[in-house]
Amino acid sequence: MGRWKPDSRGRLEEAALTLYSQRGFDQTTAAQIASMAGLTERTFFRHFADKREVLFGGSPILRDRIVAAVASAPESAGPLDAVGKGLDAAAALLGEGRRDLARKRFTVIASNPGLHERELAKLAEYAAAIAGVLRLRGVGEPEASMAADAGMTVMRVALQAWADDDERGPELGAVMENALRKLRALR
Amino acid sequence: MGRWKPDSRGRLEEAALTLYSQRGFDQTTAAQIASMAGLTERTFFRHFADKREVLFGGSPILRDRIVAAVASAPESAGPLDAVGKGLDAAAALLGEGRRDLARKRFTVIASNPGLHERELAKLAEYAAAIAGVLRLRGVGEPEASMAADAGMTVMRVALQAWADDDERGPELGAVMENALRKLRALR
DNA sequence: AGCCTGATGGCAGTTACTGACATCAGGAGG
DNA sequence: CCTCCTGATGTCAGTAACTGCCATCAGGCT
Repeated sequence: MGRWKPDSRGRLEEAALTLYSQRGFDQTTAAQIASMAGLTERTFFRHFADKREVLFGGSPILRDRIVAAVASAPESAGPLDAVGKGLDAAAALLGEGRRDLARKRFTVIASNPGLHERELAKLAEYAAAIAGVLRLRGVGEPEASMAADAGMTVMRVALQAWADDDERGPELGAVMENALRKLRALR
Repeated sequence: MGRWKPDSRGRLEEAALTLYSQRGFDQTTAAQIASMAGLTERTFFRHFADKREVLFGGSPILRDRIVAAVASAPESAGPLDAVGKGLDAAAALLGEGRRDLARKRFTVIASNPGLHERELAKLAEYAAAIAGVLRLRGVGEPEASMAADAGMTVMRVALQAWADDDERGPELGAVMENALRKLRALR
């Protein structure tokens, strides 16, 4: 066994979600989270830039998966088609986890404006990355940014509907495809 | 003359933009801003919930104008047409101000992730308000949210292009109309 | 055996914010 | 003219989010 208990980062994430759910975000201090994870406040801030970031630890992975999927779409695919591939990948990754956990996380995020802000920033980061890939595929501006942004809107809307929905509701991928179809039909 | 110099709020906004530009957001304390405006730190936080908010004082006005314009679009107009009306109103209001001031503000916001985050939150707030109006017009979900979000994307992209552009470049309204046309053409 | 590395702890300092209470010019009513 | 009240401001103390700096020390490398 190593010098320390393994996966400090994961323990911090778990403790944070628990405490944010129980006592609320504002009523939870970084020191409390660290303590529950068997660490100190200082170590918390080595793993996460701030109190909010601890809820978004998986963000780079999701971004990379989406970007890879968009990049691997067939040449012939239009911008929205390519973005659709990215949404498939996102649905596959996010759909793996338990829906009740996603719901718990959403509840916490929705209950605090600062956390909501951070989520928007993450979506914007994804969108910027997607737009970059689209440009590499020959899509110009502002089309690339708009297609990417539209895709993240679809993801957000679908994710919300999916989490709100019953445990036996439609799969995340289906929800996203449906939303994307409606976006295209907009006049 | 009143007991205090008038327009504390405006003085705080002006001082903040000046200091954020000169020394940077992180290197500016709320006390410094207040002091430059002839006030105290405590009064700063009575006028603005936090250090970022001072750059977004005009936000409710813009939101209300956009919402009013969307609401007053003809019954026959589709969601994106109605959103287009809102963009016209936004362009009219934002185009009034001096382009160099807008550029200064954008520069500050772009230089700090936290400020960027707040701007995204404001756009999301506008979008939520627009979606509400669209639903009143009989647009369902998720169409209302997606149309509203798309409109805010267009506004953001156009505003950026307009601010980046030369002083004698196209008017803001024209830039937005152009961007909206391109969004509709997306496939 | 000696050295290096990387994750952690300890500690002091700054500053963003908050709550409670004090102040006091000017307006409203007498 | 006097009095009371209101609302914007000031003062002060307190919490907690971060940050920089230095210390520690098991395990791996040479």
